[in-house]
Amino acid sequence: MPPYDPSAYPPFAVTVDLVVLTVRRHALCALAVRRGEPPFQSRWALPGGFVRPDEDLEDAAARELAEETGLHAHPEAGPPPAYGAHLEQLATYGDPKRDPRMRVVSVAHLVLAPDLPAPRAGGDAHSARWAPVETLLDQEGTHARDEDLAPPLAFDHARILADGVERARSKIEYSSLATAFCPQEFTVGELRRVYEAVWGVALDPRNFHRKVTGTPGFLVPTGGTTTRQGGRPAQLFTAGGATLLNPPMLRPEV
Amino acid sequence: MPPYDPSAYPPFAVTVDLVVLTVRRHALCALAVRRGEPPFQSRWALPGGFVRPDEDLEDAAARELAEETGLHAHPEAGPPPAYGAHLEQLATYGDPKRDPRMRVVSVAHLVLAPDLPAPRAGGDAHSARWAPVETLLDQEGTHARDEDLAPPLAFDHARILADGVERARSKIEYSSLATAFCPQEFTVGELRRVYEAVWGVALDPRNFHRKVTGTPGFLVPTGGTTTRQGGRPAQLFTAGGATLLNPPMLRPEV
DNA sequence: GCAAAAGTGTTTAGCTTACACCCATGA
DNA sequence: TCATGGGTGTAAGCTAAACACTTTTGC
Repeated sequence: MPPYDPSAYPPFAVTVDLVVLTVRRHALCALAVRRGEPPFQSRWALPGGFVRPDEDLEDAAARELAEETGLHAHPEAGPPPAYGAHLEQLATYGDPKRDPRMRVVSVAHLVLAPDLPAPRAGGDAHSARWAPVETLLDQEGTHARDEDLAPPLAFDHARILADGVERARSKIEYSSLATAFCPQEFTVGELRRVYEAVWGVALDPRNFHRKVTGTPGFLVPTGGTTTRQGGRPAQLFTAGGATLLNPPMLRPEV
Repeated sequence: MPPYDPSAYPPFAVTVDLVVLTVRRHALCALAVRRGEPPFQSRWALPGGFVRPDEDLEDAAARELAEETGLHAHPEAGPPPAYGAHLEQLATYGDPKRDPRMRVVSVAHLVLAPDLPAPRAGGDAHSARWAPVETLLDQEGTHARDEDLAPPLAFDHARILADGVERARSKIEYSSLATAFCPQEFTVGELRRVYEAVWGVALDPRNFHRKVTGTPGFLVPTGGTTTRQGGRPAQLFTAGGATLLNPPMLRPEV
């Protein structure tokens, strides 16, 4: 690495952007905020902001998340069985033209959260809401029945969101991360509906039940039951300590 | 995102660091360069350098790679069957204290390359060499029989290298990336020895052969044969168009 | 001939799938 | 009683692991 000569290497701005995913009403949804100023004024975008001078990237992501949603995330390295949103680094986007104002390198992070009461429009976000990812990503706008939510997203946020969704879809195959979408106590059926919403497929409830309850460390029964889904009372579980699923959940072919 | 106020948000330096992996003499090796100046003077480090003002991150990584090795990499999105080094973004490291001189955010990239003649000490690298990853990562130095190559690596490069190695180990499971470690034409046995070196395990040659030749699109026979490994002549193959392996190669438990 | 590496065949065990069937509740 | 979702049993089919065996070269 050569010595740093600021005149030869003009500075970069560094931001974090957040792909915050949850499952609401059987659909995979992402958090979007309305931009209050140019560029892309009044368009929807991913939440995010500048990294502070003495702040680590993950701390910046957690801070922005708390400001936008009130969610307390614990990072990937944190204690696995604890309950709360999952946070991990996704990828970094640095196309010189991605922001027309200046050179901005954005370190995107992925957050998986349980269904929340309502997004809180905090900080500088003029408004925030959950929207199905297919609505936010649909180029032709044919799914945007909500006239207020027309794509495309600002900047390169559509690509960032797509990358985050793909990461979530593949990661629940071989890890226990799907439980991050569930409340602290949940049933096997609720966990199955998470997989179905994220993958957009139907799974056999009987085989799914056998599979997840048969994987050591994945689910821990609390002893309680619930009938909140109707039908026969279902056992309640919490996430176990296992983070890697072996063998993995198999995603049916499309 | 708030307006950018340079006085409130001092600029960051943005660099790319490279984890360049290859298989030499049945061992997974990484490219290391000797630092010629403080901090960490005369320690080994990963190759890398500053991103230029109008350069995309991946372009910067490809440029640094060419400067250090003469390797022409094609990025992840490139045409799959072509031959050459594989390049993909790994992760971004931004601990405020990772460089004692200033705030540096480094976007690490992973390169998988076939065995090369010899590293070329180009650009500002005083010297460059291949070293087994376990030597570079070994904290106690018990494997550093090469007295000249004592760990630890400079900065947080040990962690970056470890992350890159882990990415490579897991990615050859479910993708055809292992062929990036092979010459353009290779035998099934040579491909197997790549898996064995990267994973550090022994694989059954018979089952391996059946598995890779039975996966459609993975290997394309050239019609030629070779006896360069001794024994019965082996068919030569090139990498096929398939990038995802289904079913995956199974890594034996450790 | 012998060693070495390349391939093929076969058996067994484990896992996934598909689906028949029963269970426990609310309305 | 009936609809609804929860949960168990079981047989068929696929895959991988283990390993005996044949093939084709160099020395």
